[in-house]
Amino acid sequence: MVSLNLDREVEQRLGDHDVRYTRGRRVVVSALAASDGPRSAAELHREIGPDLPLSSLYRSLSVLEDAGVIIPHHGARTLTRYELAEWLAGHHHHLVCVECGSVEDIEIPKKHESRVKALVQELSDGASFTPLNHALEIEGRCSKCT
Amino acid sequence: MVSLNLDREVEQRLGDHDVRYTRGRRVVVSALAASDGPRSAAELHREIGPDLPLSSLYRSLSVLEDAGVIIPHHGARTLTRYELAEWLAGHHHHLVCVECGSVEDIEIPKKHESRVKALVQELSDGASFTPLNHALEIEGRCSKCT
DNA sequence: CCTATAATAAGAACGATTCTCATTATAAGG
DNA sequence: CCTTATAATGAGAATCGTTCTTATTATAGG
Repeated sequence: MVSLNLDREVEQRLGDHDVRYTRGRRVVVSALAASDGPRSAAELHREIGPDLPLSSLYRSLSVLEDAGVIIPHHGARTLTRYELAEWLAGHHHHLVCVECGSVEDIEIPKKHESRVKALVQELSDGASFTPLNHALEIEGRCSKCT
Repeated sequence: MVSLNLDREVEQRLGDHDVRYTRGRRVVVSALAASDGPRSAAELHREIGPDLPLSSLYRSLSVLEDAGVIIPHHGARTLTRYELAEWLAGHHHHLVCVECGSVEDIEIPKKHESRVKALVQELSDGASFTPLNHALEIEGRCSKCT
């Protein structure tokens, strides 16, 4: 579901942020709009070609993110965080603070969990996908950052 | 929910993988068990102290991950992937392939979505968390990698 | 047109992670 | 107990994604 007036809306939004909707930025937006999932800078660079240098591409991504046109999947991931596997820690979900980046585990009531599980199975079946695990990732502001 | 016999179970699992449960590995497992959410190498190093050098800590993480004792939150990728913000692309969830790392967007039926939304609100309330967004992240094997 | 300002792009810098390799610890057999 | 083969450690180099710096180029508005 991508708006038909995508360029119009993005241009509007960028205007509100006092930045121009230049060729490099257009090409990044259009590449992302054509994707069926999130894309990294390297992947976009491969798709777009060498006309848009990597350093410019990164710059465009950063401008577009600041303007709220694009978002980093799973937050800006310049580091990897580990946790005990679920067979040790139990099944749980996450509250991710967009402000400070902290992540807190939460468990959910069994009755809800079984609904979620069924939903996961249904969605996976529809996409020929073999689910191994799932988690509800809730992004927002934690109690400290409110 | 961390098993009371954590060390016992981890030792068993590492044994099955022909690796020893050494001091460095123990201290990493115990730090993660004491955490209320995922932790980065740097965070663990800060908590554990300088007795376990960073390079050893990274090594421990990698061994523990191979043995299935710990898992990287959101997969191991140290790269950031972007997508159009939801006000442009619509609300959706993700199928993440643990094999090739690809991520595919999926939308879910409205009736399910409203249930999920209610659940998100309920969980957030219970944790003094202000939810801004949420997504069900389903990890597994995509049709290509099955 | 001019000019002030924004955007671009090449390359340096940076930070997280991985690799290399010499040293140290350990288990298992004599 | 020793010895020895193997695993683990740790210091530092190397790598890789990303960000920063800065000189150059493009553009909107006067």
